[in-house]
Amino acid sequence: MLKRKMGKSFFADLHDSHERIQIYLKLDVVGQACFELFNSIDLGDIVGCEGTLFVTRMGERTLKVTSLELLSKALHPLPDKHAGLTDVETRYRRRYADLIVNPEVRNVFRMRTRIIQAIRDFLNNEDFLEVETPILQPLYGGAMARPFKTHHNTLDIPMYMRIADELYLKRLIVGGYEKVWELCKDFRNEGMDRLHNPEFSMVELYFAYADYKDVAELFERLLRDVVQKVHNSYKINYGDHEIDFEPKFNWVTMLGSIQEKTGVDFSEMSFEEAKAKAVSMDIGLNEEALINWGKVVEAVWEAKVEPTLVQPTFVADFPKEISPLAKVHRDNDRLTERFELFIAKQEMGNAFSELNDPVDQLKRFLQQGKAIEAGDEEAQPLDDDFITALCYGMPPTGGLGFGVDRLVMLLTNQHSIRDILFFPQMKETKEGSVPVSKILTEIAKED
RNA sequence: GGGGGUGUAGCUCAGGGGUAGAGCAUCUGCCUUUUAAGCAGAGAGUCGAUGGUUCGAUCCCAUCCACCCUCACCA
Repeated sequence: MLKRKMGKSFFADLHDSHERIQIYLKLDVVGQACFELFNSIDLGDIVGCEGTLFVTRMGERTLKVTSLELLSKALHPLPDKHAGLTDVETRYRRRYADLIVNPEVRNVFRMRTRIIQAIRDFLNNEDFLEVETPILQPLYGGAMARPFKTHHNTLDIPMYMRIADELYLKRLIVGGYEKVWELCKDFRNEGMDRLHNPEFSMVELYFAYADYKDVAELFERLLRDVVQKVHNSYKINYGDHEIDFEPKFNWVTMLGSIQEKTGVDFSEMSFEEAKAKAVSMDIGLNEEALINWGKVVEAVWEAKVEPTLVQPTFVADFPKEISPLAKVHRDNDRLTERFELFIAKQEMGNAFSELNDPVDQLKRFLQQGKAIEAGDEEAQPLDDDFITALCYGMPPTGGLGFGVDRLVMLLTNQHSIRDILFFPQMKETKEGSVPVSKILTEIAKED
């Protein structure tokens, strides 16, 4: 509501969630009572009005109001009508005010919904079954992360908010569904920054009788389809980059891409040789973290290759040591059948040919158990029922997980996760009750 | 956790050791086709918090809090 008073008449701009229209209101048309009502209306009030359309002297289509009704009163003054609301803390803490004032923010969240709908439509068309699995779990697993812990009163047991869906969706593959997926809210009790919020959204999908290359083909089609539906184009801008989803995505291997960028071939090196070579490259590595060949390869890759991956690129065949849930590569037992997709230098998804051998899986759980005893708060606890499920026989399966929030950031050109979550987690302010509640308490007393 | 930055009116911001400033918003008056309408006037603040220095602190110093950026750690 932007008012322009002209003596015994008004012009004003009226907005709804999509558009604005100008209204015109004259004293001798609407009468004294209505005129005074309108005179008392503030920016942010919600009104309903009836009238007829005309075109002003300046050529603008305008509603000449014959009757007007105040539907809802805004008690809190709105931010500046021109400068808007730019203080980021207020924008996140009072998203409603941000949304009222900043139409481009409303649009970002509309796009978020469209992106999720496009993902759902695509997977439905591919005959993937959308399922729901427990968010509140007696045991957590499927990722390396610290969980949120809570307690069930009646059962008197600890319960956890899920950190991933993986183990439940795989149980459904064991149960005979061949294509399942879930849009999952996951919860990780860890640091918060530009890319991380304690609660976030992932898509996980599992595809029986498929391997990681089949999954890559599916993922590529999915992204291309979503980008096209949301942007009406295969090209998008992200920061300084133009990303083109139309050409076939690049496919490189981790070792091959390192060799291409540095000329060094790590594939046949021992751990000691690889570490010595990596250290000699002088790329600021933390030597203490280089505890095995896989870690060395990963560190070199992150330093030399990852920052160069702007256009969509699958990076495949990760070292075994850094891929505990992936199947060993059919041609090379130092590697796994795993890829991550990189776009605009950011990881956009992670997939592998899933480990489906219960004995191997049990061994890996037991290793994790030792890590827990050693104080690793992110190691995974042994899930006996999951092992039991694998004993019933899980077909060869390709699995994929990708962060919905990261994808939304990419497709909306936003650079903080807080800009694509309506209500991002913020620290509690120490102030206690807000001043507004004090003022309203006084008003209530007067009544 | 390390480094850098920010915090002053409802909003956007300036200022500066001696009674706190602007624009917009709000309120009052004038104006019946305006477009960031105009003109005249008014009200509005714990200057993020707590200590210290000082005759005097919003300003200087210390500590703390919140937010942003960045690095580290972590998916």
